[in-house]
Amino acid sequence: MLHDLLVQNIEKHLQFSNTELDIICSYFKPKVIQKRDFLLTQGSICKFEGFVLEGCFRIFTIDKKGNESTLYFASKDWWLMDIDSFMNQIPSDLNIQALEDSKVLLISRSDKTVLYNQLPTIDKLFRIMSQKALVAWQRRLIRNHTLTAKERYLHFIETYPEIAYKLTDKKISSYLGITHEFLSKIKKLHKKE
Amino acid sequence: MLHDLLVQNIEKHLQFSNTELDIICSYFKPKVIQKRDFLLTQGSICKFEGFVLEGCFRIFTIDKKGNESTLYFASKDWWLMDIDSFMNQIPSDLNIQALEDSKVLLISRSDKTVLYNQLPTIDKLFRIMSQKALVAWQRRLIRNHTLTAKERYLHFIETYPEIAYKLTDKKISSYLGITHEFLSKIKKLHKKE
DNA sequence: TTGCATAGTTGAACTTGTTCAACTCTTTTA
DNA sequence: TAAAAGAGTTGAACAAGTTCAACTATGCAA
Repeated sequence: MLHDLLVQNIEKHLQFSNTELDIICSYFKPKVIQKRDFLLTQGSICKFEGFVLEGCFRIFTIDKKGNESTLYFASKDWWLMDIDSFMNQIPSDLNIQALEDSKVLLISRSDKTVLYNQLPTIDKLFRIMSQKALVAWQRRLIRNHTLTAKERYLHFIETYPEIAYKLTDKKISSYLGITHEFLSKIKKLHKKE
Repeated sequence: MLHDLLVQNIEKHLQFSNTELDIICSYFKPKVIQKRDFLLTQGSICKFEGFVLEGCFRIFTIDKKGNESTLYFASKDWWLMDIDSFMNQIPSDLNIQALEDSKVLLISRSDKTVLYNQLPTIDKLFRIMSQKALVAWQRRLIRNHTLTAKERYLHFIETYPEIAYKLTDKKISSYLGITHEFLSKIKKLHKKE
């Protein structure tokens, strides 16, 4: 019940027996996060990997000049973590903040190690998931290099309408890598056409 | 002998027995590529995954306006492929071109499938390699959003001096996401300081 | 060795995107 | 429910980066 969405998500990538799914799910503990609360803050070490059951999160960094840059958004059925901090156990550059009241399933780093040892096929699952994520990052870099800010904006709202409608323009602009003032001007000019 | 560098590279990520290493290596076939020749061209489907033994490659795309955008460079001890085209068996957006006479080890898609079945721990190897690659992409996106063109240039030549010295400024600029004229101006102003 | 293609430089005009400040509108909190 | 904080808009001045064109330098092939 609680783990239904997780099971569905996993089975999109790889088939498991019910026994295996039960083992996997047993390590993922539910956690409720209130709007505006943080699951991870810049400077601390990421000790979990998470899967979103309800709500929406923003994963972002604040640079020396104080500008926010959003890496990605994670709503229902998305995974979230700082993989850099989680893998290398170094202080994170990222903040993970709930944009609304949310519910996640978390697996701790130590439990993930146990799971890898207990169920070797889990490597295949995360191998496939990581490779799909690599494809997404590669495509995003190409878009960042070849599209204008306006094209990137239109691509974003067309590709992720269910996420975009929840977001303020300030947050969308920080994902696109532009200022919110400029996004406002893009939208104004776009309407006139 | 031929596979020594590959073995060393693999063992940086995960330990294998000699028997296992022999199996893995048996699927990687050497191929010599001459300067300026292509290992993959835009529009064709990527049927291999490669590891560079000698030389240097550029992985880039050409957009509708005719502008080149470089995803990355791969010299000795680097992996190279279009993971998007390889995984999804769709026409590639990328070109992989030798910048000098080069030598690679290639594993075909079908052999990789055989290898995954024959040696399940190979999933763990590629899981780890993919996760490290994800870390690199994540860091690059943050740099692209938070650093100026000049800062990105300095970061690149400091981080990859052995690659950078082989490259023309035109190729470096297409990696940084700026025009080669602008890179020329950046370098001029930088020298004066 | 000449000639041709490619790489790099520079300047001027231009476009894209930023900064700052002022203002309006909406949402949150006391 | 008032006030404060945050989100969005707009304009003007500015900075970052592009485009185009002309030129120089370098490497490569006949």
